[in-house]
This record gives sequence, C-alpha cells and structure tokens, in this order.
Amino acid sequence: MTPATDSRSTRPALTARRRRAPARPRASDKRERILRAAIHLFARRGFFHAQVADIAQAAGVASGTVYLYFRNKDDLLVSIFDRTMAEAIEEGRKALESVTDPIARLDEIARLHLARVGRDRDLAVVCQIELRQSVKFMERFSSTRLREYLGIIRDAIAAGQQRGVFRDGLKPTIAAKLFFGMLDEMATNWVLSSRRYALEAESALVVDLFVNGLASRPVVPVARSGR
Amino acid sequence: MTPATDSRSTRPALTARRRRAPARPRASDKRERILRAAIHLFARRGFFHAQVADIAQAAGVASGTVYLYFRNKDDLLVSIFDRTMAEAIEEGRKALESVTDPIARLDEIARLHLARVGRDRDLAVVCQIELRQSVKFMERFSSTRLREYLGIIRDAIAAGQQRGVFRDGLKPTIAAKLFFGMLDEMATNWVLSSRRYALEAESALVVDLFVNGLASRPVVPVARSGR
Amino acid sequence: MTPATDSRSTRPALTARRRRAPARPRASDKRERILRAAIHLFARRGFFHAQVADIAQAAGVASGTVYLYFRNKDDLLVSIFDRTMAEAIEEGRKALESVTDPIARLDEIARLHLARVGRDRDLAVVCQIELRQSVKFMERFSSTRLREYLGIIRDAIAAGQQRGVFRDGLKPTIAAKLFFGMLDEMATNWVLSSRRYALEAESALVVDLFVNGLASRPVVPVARSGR
Amino acid sequence: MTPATDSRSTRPALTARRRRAPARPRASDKRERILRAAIHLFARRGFFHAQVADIAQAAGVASGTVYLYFRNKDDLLVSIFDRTMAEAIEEGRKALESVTDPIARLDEIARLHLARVGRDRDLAVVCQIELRQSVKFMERFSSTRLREYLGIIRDAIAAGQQRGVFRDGLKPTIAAKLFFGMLDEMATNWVLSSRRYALEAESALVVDLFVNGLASRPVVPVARSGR
DNA sequence: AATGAATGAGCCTTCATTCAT
DNA sequence: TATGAATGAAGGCTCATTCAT
Repeated sequence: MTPATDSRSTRPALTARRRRAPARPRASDKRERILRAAIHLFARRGFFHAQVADIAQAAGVASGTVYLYFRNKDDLLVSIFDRTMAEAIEEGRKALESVTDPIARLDEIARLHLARVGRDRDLAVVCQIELRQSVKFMERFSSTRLREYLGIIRDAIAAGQQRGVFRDGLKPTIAAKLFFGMLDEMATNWVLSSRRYALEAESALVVDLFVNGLASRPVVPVARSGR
Repeated sequence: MTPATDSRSTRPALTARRRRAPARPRASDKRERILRAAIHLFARRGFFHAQVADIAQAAGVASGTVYLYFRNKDDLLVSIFDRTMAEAIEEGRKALESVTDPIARLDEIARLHLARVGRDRDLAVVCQIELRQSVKFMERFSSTRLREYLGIIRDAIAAGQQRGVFRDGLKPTIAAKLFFGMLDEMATNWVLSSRRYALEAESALVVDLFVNGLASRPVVPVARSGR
Repeated sequence: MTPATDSRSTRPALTARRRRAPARPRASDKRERILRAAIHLFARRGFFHAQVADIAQAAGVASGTVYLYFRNKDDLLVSIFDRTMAEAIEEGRKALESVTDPIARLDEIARLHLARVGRDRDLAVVCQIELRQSVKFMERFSSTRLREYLGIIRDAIAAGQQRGVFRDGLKPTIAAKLFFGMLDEMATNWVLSSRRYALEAESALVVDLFVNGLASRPVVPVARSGR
Repeated sequence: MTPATDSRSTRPALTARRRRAPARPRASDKRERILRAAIHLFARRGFFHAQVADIAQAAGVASGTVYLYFRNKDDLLVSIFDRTMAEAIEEGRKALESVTDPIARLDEIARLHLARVGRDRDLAVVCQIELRQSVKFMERFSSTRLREYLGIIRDAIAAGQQRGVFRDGLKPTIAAKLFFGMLDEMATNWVLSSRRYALEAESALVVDLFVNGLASRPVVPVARSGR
C-alpha cells in the first residue's frame, strides 16, 4: 500500500512514531491505515464498487477489524470528509491569522484550497466526486463542516466590505458561495484531467477574476502576502 | 424541460389505446415514460438505491421492457444527462442568436441555466448530484456534452474580449469554467435547500459578480436583453 | 431430493398434476418444493445451520427464488408451522363432526395428533423441536394457531363435562393443556428416539390415562369410534 | 435455585477485592457469575442472539475469560442444564426420602418441579425454551440427566403400582413421561404467559388429573404431605 | 414488442474464538 | 489467570439482467 506516501508528509509525527516502533501497531495506527486504504480504493474504484474486504486487505487488517474502528462503510466516507474538512478549516484559520488585507485573505484561502486538493489526488477524487454521490451525503455535508468552511470565506468578504475594499451590494454569504463554486470547479477539473498540472498555481486566476471581474477596465492588482 | 408535460398528458390515453388496440404504441412513448420514472426515482432514492424494477413499475411497463429501450441501468442515467444537455445546448444556441452584447449573452446563459434547473426539481437532483457519483460518469460527461456547453460560454467570453468589453488577460476557457462553477454552485445550493426560492432570479447576481468583480469601484451595469 | 416422498401421498392431486406436466413448473409447485426442502433441511441440520442456499438447491431453484415466495428465512419456518397447524385443525374439525361421545372425541384427537406426527418425521422434527427455539417464535405460535388447536380439545372436554361424562372440578382450558402436554411429550419422545415404533398406537394409552387416571380402581373403558 | 443470591451478593465485594488484592479470586466465583449472566442473556435475547462478549461484560470479565471456564458457547447452555438438573434431582431425591405414600410422592415431585420453574424466570426460559432449540441438544439432554429425572418419577409410579395404589396396566416408564409432559406443558405456559401467577399452586391440579383422571366418578383425594 | 419469473453473483456485516501480552 | 484486540469464515439477502413464452 503506497498510496499513503504523498499525504504522509502531512502527518510527520505519526509516521515517525510508527517507524520507530513497528512492533505493536497501536489503535490509532490501524485506524489511520484503514482510512488511507479507503481513500485509495474509493478513489480508484468508486465508493460503491470498493469492497470493505479489499480496504481491509489493503490496510493489512482483517475485514472485521474495520468495524472496530468504523460503524460501517458509510462511516468510512463520512470520516474521511470530516477529517479533511477539519484540517482544512484549522489550516485556513491559522493561515489567516497573520493576513489582514482582504484580497490577500481571499488569495490565501484560494491557494490553500487548491494546494490541498492538489496534494493528494486520491483524497481529492473522494472529496470532489465520491462524496457527492447522493443527496443523503450532500445534505449532511453541506450542513455541517462545509458551512463552517464557507463561513471563513464569508467573513473574509464581509471584512473586506467593511474596509471598503469590496463593494457592498453583494451579500457576503452568496459571494462566498460563488467564490467556493469557482474553486470547486477548478478542483474538479483538475481531478478529472489526465494532465498533472500544478493546481495551486491557478488560484491567482480565480482570485483575480473574483475580485476584478471580467469587464475590461483598470484592474486592482491582487496583493500576494509576500510569498 | 418539456418531457414531463408530454408524458403525463399522454399516459392515460395510451393505456386506454393499448387495451383496445394493441397496434402501434409508439416506442418513443414508452421510452419517455421510463425516462421520467427514472428521473423521479433517481431523485427520490438515489441512483444506487433506485431499483430497475421500481422504475419499470412507475413507468407502467415490465422490468424486462426497460432493457428494450436502454442498455442497462447506467444507460438510463447517461440518457437523462445526454438529453438534458442536448436540450440545454439547443436552447442556449437558439436564445443567443438574437443577442449580440457580450454581457447580455452571459446574462442569457445564466438565466437559462438556472431557469432550467429550477423548473424540474427531480431532474435537477439527478443532474446536480446523482450524475456525479463516480469518476467514470464524470469523465464521460465532462468530455462530451459538457465540453460543448462550456464551449458556448467560452465563445461568448471570447467574443466579448474581441469587442473589448471583456479584458484580455484571462483565457476564455478558464473563465468559462469559473462562470460555470458559479452557476453550478448556485444550482446545487438550490437543490439541497429546503426553501423553494426562485433560482432563476439569482442569475443577475452571478453575472454581476462575474463581470464586475467584488472590488469596490464604479460598476458596469449589466445590460439585460429587454425581458 | 427424496424427503418429500413420504408426505407426497397426502397431496395426491398436486403430485399427479406435476407428473403429467413437468414442463412448466407453476408457482405453487415451486413454493411447495421449497417448503419441502426447508422441512428436510431444518430437520437434518437445525434451523440455524440450514442455509437458504442449500434449501434452494435442494428445491431445485436459485437462492433468490426462495425470496420470491417467502419474506425471509424465518418466514419459511412460520409458513411450515402455519400450514401444518391449519391442516391439523381442519382435519381435526372434520373428523370430530361425526363423533359425539366425549371420550371417543378425545381418542380421535389423540389418534390424529400422533398419526400426523408419525407420518412425516422431518416435519415432526421441525414442529416438535426447531420451531420452539426461541421465545419469539413460541410466543407467536402459542398465541395463534396453537390456541385454536387447544380450543378444539377444550371444547371436547367442556362438552363431556356438560354431558356428565367428565367431572366438573377441572377447568376445560387447563385440562386441555394437560392433555396436549401428554401428547406433545409422546411426540417429542418419538422424534428423539432412534426406534421407529408406531406412534399412533400410543394414543390409546394417553387417552386411557387422561380419562381414567392412574389410580387403581374400576376403569371406564375407552370407546373407540369403530375402527 | 440459589446461585442468583450467591453471585449477586458477592459481586461488589469481589470487584473491590480484585482491585486491591488480585490474589485469590476464587475460580468458582467467576464461573458462577458467567453462568448467571448467560442465563440472563439467553433468556432475554435467545441463545443465538446473545453474544459471548455481552455475557462476559455482564459477568464483569473479559470475553476471553469465558473460555477459561467453558469450552464454548454451547458448553454454557449445557452447563446451565446440567447444573439445574443435578440440583433438581438431588432436591427431589432428598424430599422423597421422607414420603412414602405414592400419591404424596407424585405431589411432592410436581410441587418441587413447578416451584423450581417458578422461582427463576430467566432460568425457566432457558430450560423450557432455549435449551430445546435443536435435535442435537435435545438428544443429548433427554439421554442423560433427563433420563435420571424421569427415573425418579417412574420409580414413584412403580412403587405405587406395587402397593396397589396405582393400577398395573400402564408401564411406569410411559406413565412417567406423560406426567412429565403435563408438568412441562404447565411450565412452558407459565413462561410464555405475561401474567405472573403462582405456578407452584397448579401442581395439585396436575396430580389430581393424573391420579384420578377426567372421568366423572368418585375421586381419590390427593394426600398432601402436611404442608 | 412485451412480459415478469427466475437467476445467481456479489457483499456487508456479525461474532465465536484465539492469542500475544 | 486474565485480557480484549484482532481475526476471518460464514451467510442472509438484494437486484440487475436474462429469456422462455
């Protein structure tokens, strides 16, 4: 099972610990391995065609073990989403602490969003596609973590409006959704494309269009936060 | 989205006719009924949980009959998408014939897009959610009809750039995707929302933001094509 | 699958029909074959260890077919019981029509009861043992058909009391249960015994003891209804 | 049926002791707790639906510990039966030592039998129902302890016949089974009934009917052994 | 063209039992 | 002795698809 390689770099502590003491695999270890295997197989075969037995095998555990860590197959998908969103939200909040310029904030959000998607293709497939397979899942997702995530965007926009950088006519909630829609479309396109271009690099385009619009006239340059 | 009207009005007549004179029950009629039933059940129960037998029953045919009109269950979903997109493309092309102003064209596209989604909720659920359940479907879709649909948007944008109404810096293909991403997000939100607001009315917001951007400065008013 | 042989003789019409036109097995035919196979396998392996797939195979149908005729595995057991009890009740009612003497009535009931058990060993195993495996089943059974069956015995006893043939001190309901308990014990013993003695022949003993008691004194002879 | 009392009163003490001084937790103590827990859960959920892990938890031990005291799940059921029957047999033998009158002996047996069943409902459910779920169990049981128990009844009857109190025509073995059948039916009825009547009180009825029969004529009164 | 009974491969999940600690 | 995490075989049930009529 190599698919985890890419994303392992994001959980260095765990990986290191596992390497030091491979003897007695602790619970958290197994849970992690199952989750990685699930992401991999959901991405390759789709949620419905991926079998729990295969996920267990890929994780190096017995199939019954999966049920010691997850309620059922659905719970695997839900857990993947929950963890991913939790990380995204935390990452976003932390990154925005040091950025005050409204446009730079949007830029930061866009960069992080696309960088995250571009970092782990399997996870991206799961989050962009497999997760959205039914109204049931969608309703659950859009009403919880996604709402929180959209809240971050909305706040950035609202702050920009109060500073006079962004115009007032548009409701921040709706503008946030439209911004998210743009990012999401870029992400899905990348996932479905066979070319492996740098998705993160597209973030500037998105922010530029979102801030300045398509209309032909002097453009307010997007201030990058010094990277 | 006219199929609903057609099939509903012809169903009782057909049944009567079939009993009296089993002669020519137009094939297209049954195909239509099956398709409508599929849209309904896919929307209510999700693609995987909707059973072919139930679709057949809802359409008033035997389950074997479904396979006289469609290769398999997947083909039902594909056919729904294909027809919907074909209609959307035709409708879009026709509507744009009489509109030349670039912004008005985008406005027309957005209005038609959201109006179509808002017209038939079941179909919207299928197209916004059920259709996107696997990479397999997504790849197929984004490489065919969707490409064509995006092409219409792209052309409208490219034309606007040539006229100098839209700025040159952005590639029309990418801008088209971002525009689509915004519309798609609005559509999905409407589908998942329990409120039944007028989706079509949101099109102006989308076009406004897309054309003028969020930045605070004099705005180029969106010219509506006189409706 | 030969287990059905024994009991086929009790459904001659069906068997004859099946032999004449073995071509197109009608629904009722399949249901019957599945039921026979279930009785056989429940008897040989026990309800829990008999697999639906094996029952299907023994019945000469696909396993899915079982579910066209029965809701689930439990329903197989319930159906066996229901049919058996329905037949027993009908048989009992019919036989008692022509018998008026109270003792002869009890004798008739006992003879039919034990004859029925002794006729089909597999069915007897299912009804005496497998059926009684859980409170859930037991509660269901004792509150429906069994109550009806006990009602027949109770009525015979009550009638005997009114005629003065049976004494009044004992409640007919309780006496009926005790009579049933005796018959049931004889039946279970026969089922568990490896000897294949004629169970029906024991009925006289049961009735004798039930009517005359064990106490040593002049005995009222049991009037057999002319067989 | 004293085990309930024992184990309940010792459980808290044991737990405390185990934490402070893991020294000598009497093996019999744990065995007892496991057995009690098994009776409880077999009664509530049925043998097949009661899980070993739940029994262990209810007994306050790890699931592996169950296998230190019992070969397997079946062995739990067998052990419950064996112990119950051993107690019943011993109790019966002891009680009959001081009773010589044949009818009084039967009365004693009946009273003890029903009193035992009525004393512990969970145990009664297990012995009257769960234990009888398969031919495998039934064969094992009826050929061992049950045979011994029936032997006591048979001896009482045979003794009565030799004394001339009971008539000779009936084989003691069969008469014993019929007596047992009556008691067993009363017991099962009580277990399945939702009413919590005094089961023991019914013993007189059973003995009366068994000794005197249902026929209408002077009855030999059942001599109660002075209780 | 239409039927719908029949098929049977496929899969999630449970749970008695084991065994390293 | 005791633990309890891990095992993995096993099986009931579903449902897309077929095909004889």
